[in-house]
Amino acid sequence: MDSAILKKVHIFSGLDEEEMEQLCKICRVKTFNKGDIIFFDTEPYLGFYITITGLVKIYKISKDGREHILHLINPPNTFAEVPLFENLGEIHEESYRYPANAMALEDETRVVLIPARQFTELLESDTKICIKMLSGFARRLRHLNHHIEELTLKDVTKRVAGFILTEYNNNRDPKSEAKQSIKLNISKNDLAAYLGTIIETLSRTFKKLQDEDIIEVEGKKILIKDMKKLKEVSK
Amino acid sequence: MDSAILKKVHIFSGLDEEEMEQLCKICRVKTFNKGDIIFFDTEPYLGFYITITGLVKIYKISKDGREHILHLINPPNTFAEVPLFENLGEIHEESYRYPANAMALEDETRVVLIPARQFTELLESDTKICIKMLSGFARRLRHLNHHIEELTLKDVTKRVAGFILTEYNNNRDPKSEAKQSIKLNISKNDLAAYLGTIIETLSRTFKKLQDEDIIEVEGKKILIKDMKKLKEVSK
DNA sequence: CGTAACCTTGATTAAGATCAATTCTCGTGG
DNA sequence: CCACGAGAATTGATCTTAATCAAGGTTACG
Repeated sequence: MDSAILKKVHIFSGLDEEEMEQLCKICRVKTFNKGDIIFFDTEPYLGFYITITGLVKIYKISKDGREHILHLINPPNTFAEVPLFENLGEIHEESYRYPANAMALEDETRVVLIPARQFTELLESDTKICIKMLSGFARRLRHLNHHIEELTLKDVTKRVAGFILTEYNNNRDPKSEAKQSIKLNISKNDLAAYLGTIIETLSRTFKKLQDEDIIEVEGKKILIKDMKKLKEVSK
Repeated sequence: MDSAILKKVHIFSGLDEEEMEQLCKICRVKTFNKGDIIFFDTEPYLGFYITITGLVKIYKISKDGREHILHLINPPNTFAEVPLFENLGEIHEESYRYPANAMALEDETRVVLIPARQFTELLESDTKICIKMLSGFARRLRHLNHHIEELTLKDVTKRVAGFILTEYNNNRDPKSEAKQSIKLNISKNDLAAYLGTIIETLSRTFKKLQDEDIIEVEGKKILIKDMKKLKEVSK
């Protein structure tokens, strides 16, 4: 596979040509379509993944079928690294499972699988990669902390407002520079599952915020009409 | 300070005498009483901590005063390492904040502060510590995943049952070997804040499980009367 | 023993989930 | 180009869980 892609991935950015080539040799590219399962949390652990294109959701399902999305992974980013570092030194690798389910949310979602065993060797020889991984984990931990804080200490309205603001700050819609708007890249069903609610409640919340002239929802586009109020409502 | 204590801490277990001495020189021991604040999430980041004795809660507070506990840290364990690895390479250390609040839950809670700057240097020279930290982060991530799963996909009864089972598996009460029981080391208020509910609801849930002859609650001691049912209820 | 912190119990309320019925949107094939 | 159908989204009515409010009881500890 092409090493140029891997170089864009944060944790590999410090590798030299030699290491890069080595890495390319062991990893495998896979392509998925919208709705395809990348792995279930019941499957034995093979290694971790890097997204190249598309979008991946990491999620859990309750016994009665409700779903909660833990992460939405945009390229180029890694996921499912956690089991790499659990029970280090033990040999019962076969018993490791993926920590959650992963599904492609867009057609042509391309991911790279980095096999656990080979990667661990590389890791031990390179402090730089370790520190980059630590930094990735730190970001992940910060995100989960924030996620829990939102879920436990804020109501649905606050969470929706907070989501819009975060999206706005991260990926300002480039097609409408001047306008304060965001473009949803997931279905409202998935958004609800990410915000810890259901689609009906999400729909009602959007409507409420619209009635209060804070936002305007047109399909997948959300226009922020009153930034100050939106920030106020999210607190 | 005594290096024997630090050796018991997982991430330091691989250090040699020299490194250990170096570490002891830079770190500071602090003792707290029950209810004392170790840090607020508004404070500038100084470094991370290790618990030696006692118990520490890591928590967040909502605008209207509700509290949610993210972690309960038993010795010997680290906490507040996340900011160490964020924005690596940037120099604006003064602007880092702690990710949450930390409070001692017992008298004579002793912790060691490892200053960020000096520790980072040690880290870069030692792959083993890096990997140990990665493993610690992995455990933390797994815990937060599980925590979110519980909070979003299970009702209070399931969460309470799950908590009892986890406690039973981790710290089987040594004073009553034969009996299937656990001893709470936190107040019911704190337990409620950890399980994402309030003390009244927790009290009612305990009563319900008691009425169903699944458990028996005597103050801080919880006796498991029907393990099979308890497991069933937790799912 | 007295007081404060902790816990339990009951009555009421509110947020959001569930159930059910439309409506909207968009891709596909006639 | 239009009609069709399926999936996505909206809306309304109702129900459930757990939070809130309020009062009283228990425990621990000086």
